[in-house]
Amino acid sequence: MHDKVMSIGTVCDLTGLTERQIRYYEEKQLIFPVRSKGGARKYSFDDVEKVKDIHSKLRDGFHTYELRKNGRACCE
Amino acid sequence: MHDKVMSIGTVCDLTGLTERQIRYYEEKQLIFPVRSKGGARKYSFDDVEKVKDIHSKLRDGFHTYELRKNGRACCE
DNA sequence: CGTGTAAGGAATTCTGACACG
DNA sequence: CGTGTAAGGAATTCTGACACG
Repeated sequence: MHDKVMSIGTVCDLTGLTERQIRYYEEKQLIFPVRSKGGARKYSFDDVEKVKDIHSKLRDGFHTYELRKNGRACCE
Repeated sequence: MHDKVMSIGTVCDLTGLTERQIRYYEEKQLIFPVRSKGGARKYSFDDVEKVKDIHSKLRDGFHTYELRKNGRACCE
């Protein structure tokens, strides 16, 4: 679940979101994918759940900087 | 674990094997990856384990057609 | 038989930017 | 702010084949 194994296209398939949205959440420090040698982002199943959660909270009116404060799910 | 989410390059990283080997095991009906719209193979964590197992058995002297007979792990 | 490789094409992902608001 | 898009490049994956044995 924690293994960063899927590329952004797969995350799009699993979440229904666009690459743009997913990259933006990373830009805002909400998710932290790993990079392959070639530079491609790699995500875990946990990241997929996080992305879904982020998106639903944004729809509820929250902003990315607010989510950054509360999102203490793991690793930081 | 059963979700087919990773591309062949990731499977190579996780198993240490080459794309050629992994595709060959599929050709011999030992693993069954799914295809994305673009035609790229997608594997699950279960597939990764299967690939490792297949490779170790081949090293032990077994042949792919023998593994096909015994490999009743799942789905068939 | 199981695996290596060179070959050319198609699909994927990347970055930085302009846009709207 | 969060997301869309066109742009060009780089990395990934695909298939069919020839090779060795």
